[in-house]
Amino acid sequence: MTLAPTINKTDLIEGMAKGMAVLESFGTERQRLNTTLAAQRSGLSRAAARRHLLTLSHLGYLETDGSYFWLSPKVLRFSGSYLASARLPRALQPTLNRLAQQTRGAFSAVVLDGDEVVIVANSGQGFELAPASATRFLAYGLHLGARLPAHSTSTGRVLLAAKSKAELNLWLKGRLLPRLTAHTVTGVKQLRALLDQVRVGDFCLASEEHELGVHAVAVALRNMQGHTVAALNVVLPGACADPLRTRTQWAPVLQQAARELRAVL
Amino acid sequence: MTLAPTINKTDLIEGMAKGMAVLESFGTERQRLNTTLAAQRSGLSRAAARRHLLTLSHLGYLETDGSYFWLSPKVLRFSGSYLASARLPRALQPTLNRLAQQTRGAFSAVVLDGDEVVIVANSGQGFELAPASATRFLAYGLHLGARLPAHSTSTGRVLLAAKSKAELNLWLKGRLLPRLTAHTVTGVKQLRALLDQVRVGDFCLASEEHELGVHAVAVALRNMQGHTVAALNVVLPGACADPLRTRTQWAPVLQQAARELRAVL
DNA sequence: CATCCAAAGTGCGATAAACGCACAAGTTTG
DNA sequence: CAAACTTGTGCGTTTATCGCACTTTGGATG
Repeated sequence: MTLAPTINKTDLIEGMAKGMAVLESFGTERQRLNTTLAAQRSGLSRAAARRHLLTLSHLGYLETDGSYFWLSPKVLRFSGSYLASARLPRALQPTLNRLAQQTRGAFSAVVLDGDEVVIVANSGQGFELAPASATRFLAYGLHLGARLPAHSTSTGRVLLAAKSKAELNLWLKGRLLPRLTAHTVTGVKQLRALLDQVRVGDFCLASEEHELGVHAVAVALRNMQGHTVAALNVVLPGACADPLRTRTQWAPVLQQAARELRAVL
Repeated sequence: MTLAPTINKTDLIEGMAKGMAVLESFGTERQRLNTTLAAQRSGLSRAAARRHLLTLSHLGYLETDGSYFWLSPKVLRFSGSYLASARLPRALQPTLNRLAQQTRGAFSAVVLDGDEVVIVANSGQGFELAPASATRFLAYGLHLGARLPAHSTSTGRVLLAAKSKAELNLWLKGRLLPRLTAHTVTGVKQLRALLDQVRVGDFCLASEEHELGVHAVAVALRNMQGHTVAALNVVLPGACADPLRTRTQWAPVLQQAARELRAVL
């Protein structure tokens, strides 16, 4: 439906794909690239990579000092357009803000994209935290557009649990579930069991599976047709995360928000 | 320095530029495009535009129902990478959060990009406003990556005022200063006078020049070398904006924040 | 229900663009 | 001071992209 259904290879423009590969080679980890590095990351020859880099900086998407290149704020244009046009973030934002104000928690909404979940909306970082910890919170990298592996996050599992058996098999096929902390569930069987549990309780708790000291609780966001379109979660620093309190306090808050959001999704 | 200095046209890849033009044709105003529309917006032939659109959806940047195309959340990858890597937003975020908490105002940090300012960081939408108005605030479109015309915004003027005379002339050259509200300053002479005023007071107030009912106060963010790298502002709904209170209350808050940020910029 | 019109998909040859090689020039390292 | 490496560039070859012209689809209209 939302994916390109018929893909005649005569209709695919390779030049574009290469350009985007170059742009994507500026990932989260590596911020500044020179010609050689960009070439190996994008799989192009050094000469080709160089021409692409020059073109991108000429277009204003990259900045350069002559030998290194890095992303310019102009790339925010795309997220700006997305945020302005997509119904989803616009519909969610007011609720996220309200939740943050009322409960002083830190909320995010995410969608699934391949292996990962993408943060499409964030509550203003409200918190039970002092500003100092707020900084630390940001250090988790939970900004807009951040991507986290689906299998090890509360939201990812909620979204996976919403898939049909066939879709889930397809998703799992040949996928590695990397161990990120000592608590990460990496077995397919274990993951399936967890997803069953999610379907029963209609929420998911992930404790330090993605990052030590970070706990999260998530619920599915469904529209009036019952289709899951996103996931909503709250992130808790280690200290605040008592399993019982989670179940009794945070899950209901999230579920209530999800109920209220149904009509606008 | 940060712009491509020597641009041999043999080194520019036109295919890329076209692809980006297609991606950019999904602007803030028009969210869903079919082949024909995208063609005229990007200046390509219908056939070429179609191939680019198909390629982009195949790469996951666009979604489609077969006849219309729209941006997918995957485009957030770029802003995600920018936010994760760029020093500027990471350095500013903690201060923005603290300001929002302490003063209950709504703060943004922006940089100049061509005609426009781009929002690179936002305070959690804190406000003196009730949640209902918070929604309205968002309706102003002040999300991350949003772009506003420089000449009619407080932040834009602060950044323009930081330019040297020569740079400013270059910027003004052949530029239109569109009237956005009845209060917009559209004359070059008037604008120059305003910028002089900004240089004297080291802050800028823009009242309903960009949008009716919206007032904003901005200051420059300079680094240790005295170079202006961004602007910081607070946005006030019409009701809260009393010129005197602005000068006595908000300008000092912003200036104090700017002083504290100097060391990290 | 038939007709018509506009917008969308497609095959193909011509053309122009990108590729990568190979060499020159510059830079860091031991 | 030389070796190893990285970077910039010109050019012939390759091949990918363009846009035309045609077909097809889908939806409105009488």
